[in-house]
Amino acid sequence: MSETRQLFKLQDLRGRLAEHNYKMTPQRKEILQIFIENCDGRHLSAEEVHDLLREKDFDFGLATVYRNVELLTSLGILDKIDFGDGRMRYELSSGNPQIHQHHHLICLKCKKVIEFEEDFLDDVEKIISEKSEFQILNHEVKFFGYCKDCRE
Amino acid sequence: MSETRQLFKLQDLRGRLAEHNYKMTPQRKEILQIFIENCDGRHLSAEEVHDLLREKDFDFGLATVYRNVELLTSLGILDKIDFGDGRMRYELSSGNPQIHQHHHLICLKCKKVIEFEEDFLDDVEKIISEKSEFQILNHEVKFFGYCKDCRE
DNA sequence: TTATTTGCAAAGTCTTTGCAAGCAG
DNA sequence: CTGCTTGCAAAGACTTTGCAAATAA
Repeated sequence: MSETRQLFKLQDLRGRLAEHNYKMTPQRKEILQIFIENCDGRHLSAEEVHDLLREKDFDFGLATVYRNVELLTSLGILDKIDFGDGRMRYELSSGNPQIHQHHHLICLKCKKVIEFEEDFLDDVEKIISEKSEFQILNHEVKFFGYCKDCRE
Repeated sequence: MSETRQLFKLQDLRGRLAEHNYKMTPQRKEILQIFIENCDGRHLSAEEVHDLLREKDFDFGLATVYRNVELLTSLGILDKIDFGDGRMRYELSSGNPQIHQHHHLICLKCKKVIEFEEDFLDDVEKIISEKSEFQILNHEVKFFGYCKDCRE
């Protein structure tokens, strides 16, 4: 079930960009690379990407990072998530938007975000679609509470 | 089922404030009044509350509105919601946090936010709690898609 | 070559904060 | 009275934008 996630690969970037008349640049390559290297449940903000790039001696402008995570999101390569902590975060997209992928468990104490790799909302979506005449394309679910380490 | 929502009343404000050593002020009274008058599925941002107050000739500082919606949220009188449109929104709390109230359907075209007055997530929460050792206190669910008027 | 992209700095938006003056209890 | 509140303006945090210089195709 969690094997349904197939993430975007670096070698496909040039092609995907070309499809939309965008150019391949070192900035775009390295930004995507950061996400590939951090696909283990991390959710990076633009600034965090910028910092991780600097650690690798890539000193791109922060605005460039902002522009390109947005671009990669529009290409479906990244997903943009809002955990309510005042900044947008991004992660490698699970690819198929039909496979709703995972939920996020947000610890109210340590602020950790845990991924839960299953999705049970198909039935719920069906009921809501029928009752409300709303065509659901996607959903975003956050559970708030205390993680294993923070619960009393 | 949707009768489980019992909203906060204006006459209880003074008492609730006093419990926490806060004072009753005209600003607080009128801000809550705005939410009571707009409890029909509206989700107001601080600025919208400020505007609605001005329409009634209450010219309070915007910072005061910000401070007080935050205060009313901390008292459990309002709920703070993030629809990802770049500003926080508030609505009268459904009261009992155990009664998870409702979900939000967000139309990707007209940006309308529709409330869906039922909650099916108890089973999902139970499964997640068991599998992940995460103690869930609350959840926030958004469904994205097209509303009745915007679907083709 | 030439349209895209970058980098920088400036501007924008929402929200918070400092502080003196005002007010509720 | 006395400490909580307000209002204003300034500061903060994150993000976007304008524009000239650089660059991918």
